[in-house]
Formats: sequence, C-alpha cells, structure tokens
Amino acid sequence: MRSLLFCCLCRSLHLPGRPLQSPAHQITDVQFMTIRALLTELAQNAMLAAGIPAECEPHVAPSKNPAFGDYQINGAMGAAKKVGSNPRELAQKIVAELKLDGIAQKVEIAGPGFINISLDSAWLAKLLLDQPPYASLAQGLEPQTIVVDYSGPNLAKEMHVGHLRSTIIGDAVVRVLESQGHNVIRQNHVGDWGTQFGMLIAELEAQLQQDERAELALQDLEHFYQKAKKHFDEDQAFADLARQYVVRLQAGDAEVLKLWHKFREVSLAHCEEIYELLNVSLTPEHVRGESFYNPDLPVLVEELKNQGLAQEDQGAQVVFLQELADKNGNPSPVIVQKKDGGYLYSTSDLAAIRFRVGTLGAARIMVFSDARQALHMQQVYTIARKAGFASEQVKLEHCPFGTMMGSDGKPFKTRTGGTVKLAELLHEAVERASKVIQDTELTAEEKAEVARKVGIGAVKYADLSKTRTLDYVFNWDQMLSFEGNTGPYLQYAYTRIRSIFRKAGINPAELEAQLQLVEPQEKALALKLLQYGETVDQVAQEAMPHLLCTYLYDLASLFMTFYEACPILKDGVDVEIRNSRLILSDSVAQTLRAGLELLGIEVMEKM
RNA sequence: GCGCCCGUAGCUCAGCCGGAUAGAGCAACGGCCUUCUAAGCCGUGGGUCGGGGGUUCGAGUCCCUCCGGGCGCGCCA
Repeated sequence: MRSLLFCCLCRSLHLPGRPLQSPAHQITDVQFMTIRALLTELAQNAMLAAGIPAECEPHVAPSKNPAFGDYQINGAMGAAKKVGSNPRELAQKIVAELKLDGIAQKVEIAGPGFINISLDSAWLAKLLLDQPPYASLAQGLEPQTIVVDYSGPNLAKEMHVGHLRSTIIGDAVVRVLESQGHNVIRQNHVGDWGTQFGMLIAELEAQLQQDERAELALQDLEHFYQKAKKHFDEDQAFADLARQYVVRLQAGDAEVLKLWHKFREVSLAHCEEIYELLNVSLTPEHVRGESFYNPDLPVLVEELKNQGLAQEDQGAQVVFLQELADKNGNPSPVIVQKKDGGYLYSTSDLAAIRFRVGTLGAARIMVFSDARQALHMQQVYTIARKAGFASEQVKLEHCPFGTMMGSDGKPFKTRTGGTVKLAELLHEAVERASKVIQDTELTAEEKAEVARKVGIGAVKYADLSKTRTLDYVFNWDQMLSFEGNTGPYLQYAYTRIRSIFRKAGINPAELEAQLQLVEPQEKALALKLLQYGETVDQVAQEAMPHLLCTYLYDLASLFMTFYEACPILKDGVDVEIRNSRLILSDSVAQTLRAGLELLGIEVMEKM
C-alpha cells in the first residue's frame, strides 16, 4: 500500500473495532496511500461502526459511469446477505458512519445498495499540488529483493522476434518495480551452453585458421550458424570434431574454452547493440548465462537423489511429481539428468532458483518466458519447493506471454517464412517512423532522433499495451498510427503540452502553485492524475504493463478533451484560470513522461 | 488420451478479488480550424460477450457441459 495521500486515520488500523474519531479535515501527513486505499479504509471503518462483521469487505472501486460519482462502495450488498438484512437500509447505516467531510462533495445510495461518492474538487486540487503522483511512487512501500529473469536470448543465433516480448515486457516490469523502491536484480539467463556450441566452436576455429578475424566471421551470426550447421551435416570429420569439442568444453579444456569465450563475447556484443537500440536497461553485468550453473548441476542432482526426489528410470535421473499427476494418477515426470550424463534446462533452472534464493536473497522471483513453457515452469517450481531450494515465503512467479502473430494469424515470419531478425525489424520500425513524421521544422538530426524514439516506441507500446498472456497480432500500420491507443499518440500528447509552454515562454517549475478545478473536464483530469499510483501498484503486483498503457491512453484522451474545452493561452482567459490550467497540463506531461519511462519509451519536445 | 490457454462490434483490443444501460480505437457516416500542434476534438450507426445448463439480489467475469481454435505432455530449450 502506498502513496499520494496521507492520513492519520491509518492509526486506527492498529485499533481494530474502535470507531474512528478523527474528523477527516484533520488529515495530515502521516502515511501515504492512494485514494482508493483511503476510501477503502474509511468505508471499512464505517462498516464496522455500523455493526457489520470485519470480514465483510467494502469493495471500493472507481465508478465506471460519471453518473455514479467518482468512486463507489459495493460492499453493502454482500454484507447485507451475510447479516441477513436489507441492503439499502444497510447502505444507509454505512453512509451515516462515513467520515468524508472535506473529501466528498456528495454521497448517494443508488440501485440495490451502491454507495456513490463524488469527491470534492478542492480536496482533489490540494492533493494534486501536495503530492504530484508521478513523483512519489516509492513512498510507504516495503522494499523487497526481486529477481527478474528476462530476455535470455540464445547466443548461438542472432536475436529474433521471439526474444522481443520477454525483453521489453520484462524491462517494463523491472522499471516499475524499481520505481517503487524495490531492490531489483536483473538476470539475463542467456543460452551460452549446450551441444550446439561444439559445432559453433569447431566452425569458428576452422575460420580462424583461414586468417579470418573472429569479429568478422561472426558478423552475421545467423549466417555463421547456418554455415556451421551445413558443415556439420555434410562433413563427417567436422561433425566428429564438433562432438569432440563438446566433451572438451565440458571438461574445461583451456583451448576450447578460449574459443567459447570469444564466441560468447561477440554474440553478447550483438545483444548489447539491440538492447541499446531498444532502450532496454540490460547491460553486461546482468548476464548470468546457463554456463554459470554448470559446476552446480552434478551437486544438485546428487542432492535430489539423496533426498529421494530423483530416481533412475530408463537410465535417466527423473523426478516424478504426484502434485502434477493427471486425473488417472500418473505422476508428471521431469528428467534432471540424461542417460548419457548430460543435463537439461530443468536442471539449470533449478540451480538458478537455488542461486537466486540462496545467494541473491530473492523474496520474489519472476521469469518472463513463453507461455508454452508453463508446464516446465510449474514442474521446476514444484521441485524447488520440495527440495527446499525455495521456502514458502519466496514467491515464484512465471510471467508467461503469448506468441507474436502476423496479420495472417500465424506466428510472425518473413515473407519467405524465415525467422525475423530483431535488428532488421527495429531498423524497419525507425525507417517507417521517419516516413510518418510530418514536422518540417525539425533539423535532419532532430528528425532522425524523433524517428528512432517513435519507431522503437511504437513497437514496444504495441506489445506492452496488449494483455501479456495473449497472443498478439503484429501490425505496422496500427502501431505507427497517431490515432488510438498507440505509442505515437501518447508521445504526441506529450509534445503538444510541451509546445504550450514553449509558446507561452513559461517554465513550469516557476509556476505559482495554485489549482482550481471548475469545469468537469478539469476535475476528470485531476482525478485521473491522482490514480497513477493505483495503476502502477497493480502493474507491479500482476506484472501486467498493459494496465499502465490503458491508463496513459485514458489520461492523454482526457487531456485532449480538456484541451478542446478549456482554453489556456487564448485571449480573455483569467490569469488565475490560465495558471491553474497550466499546472494541470504540466502535471499531465510529467505523468505521461514518467509513465512512458516506466514502459521504456522515450518522449521528445517536438515531433 | 491427459493438461493448460483462448473465443467480446467487420478488424485490433479493454473490461480491475461478480456489480448498475458491455467500453475504446480502426473502418463507415455526419459535424468542428482567421486564435494554444486538426498527428486533434464532438457526434451517429454497429453486440444472442462461441452454444447450452447451473450458482444468486446480480454472471462477459465463478462451476459443469458441448462446439471451435492454439499450445504443451521423460532424455531440445
């Protein structure tokens, strides 16, 4: 719980059952909370005072329809059923106990027992001035150590669209969590180990012997991989060498390791480039690849065996999970060691959990990976609990995402059916954005920067704005449109506000802090601004960035409506009104910028 | 066969522990620029929320069932 408002009423939380005495106008700065949290608490107190059992929740929610006020308490109906009384009468009793002086302008009972609250404009104005919503997210939260595993490309190949969702969704959630003051540890679980590296290293050595430089040979990783594969398939001697290299690699052979390091270095450099272009906060220090866990794997399997969790089956070491059995009682099998002695991703994922809990001190672990890995993650988490790698206190979360689809409804591919390279996709985005930008006053340099921010922002926003767990359809025209719920629309809304200040020659920081919410559009905008923290909280809890996108789009839309209805710099606007509307506009700009930053999307002054 | 996910306007999507006449955008149609960025705003039309049962004051939301689609299920990751 967190945020904007404060109130001494919170003390009553420690005195359950005791009626609330403090008049609301005495609200002072003791503890931050959102409007929703404040109203929930006040409603809960009123319900207790009305004799309703404590387990009945108030169910406070923002009203969907302006006719029903700003917030509504929906708990009266449920409570009435529980205590066996008339819901409308019970609502009356609750309202009689509600201490909303100075907060609400109107409280009404409607329908079967809804309690509709219209907030007081002066109160909203004061809140907005006292606690700018975009500036106080970290207030009052218990900081946690949270390990976030995202991106995790396979270093054998070039990054492709399959890595896009994990990378940008994970990065947005990471930024949201950090904004709340949590100790976030990024883990880029790259695929830098496994049999395919034998082949790649053999190929690299072959090319180095032909006086090729590693950087040059690996310039096009995709091409290099295909070449190695072809070589492997067609040349028996090469294939044998490759297999030999796998063994030497696993045995820690210095020469082979050196080549492996070289390969890894070049491949990682390629990832860094993509991250930078994408404005993703991952850096080399966050890389913790599969190879890191290699030494721990035999130890871990031995431990699973000793605990009686793993047993030999058809030559492999297998953990049978009764917890995940089908309805016929067949346990779910998880292989942790192959019959040839090799390990699998289950094994290194388990080692990763143990490391994250034991060494990194994670209280919460979030893994952003494809929805198709759901069963695997469930198996790994179940084993981790049983083996004691993670206690019940540690939250283990798989944050799955759906597949990126083309307009034909099938997985996104090139026209010829190949894998779409991420670098090419992103460059195309910038290229397309540069064609969409109309502003002729920008210099070539400015225009290039705007194109980059708009193009990359559009790709990210399109992805982030859809429900994470669903498949989503990739569509250039839609994401680069300035109409509707898109990145460019939000960036435009921001620049539009900045242009007001440019035109007026005013620095928002020097504005006199005074705000009056007279027109309905002004009040609606202020209320929306104050709900920023509620949204960010929810994104942090559920790892669902699309909620923030929806919020920012609503905010921008409300601003546009306000802007049409309420003149600011035009002739005949009273100075105080003008100042007030400038404050409101600036608050919107700051919130848009802060929100977009949490999504990893940049804004610009002009476009 | 077993399991997970999905089905909401022509299209792309929202819908917050069940809450009031199911919301946006695009597309269609009609308005609004001599004044703050019209890349905008205002309005109209458009729905058996896949079908059918059930739970209850109330179901797009929860349960069951059927239909349709996607994905996964011991030695790839």
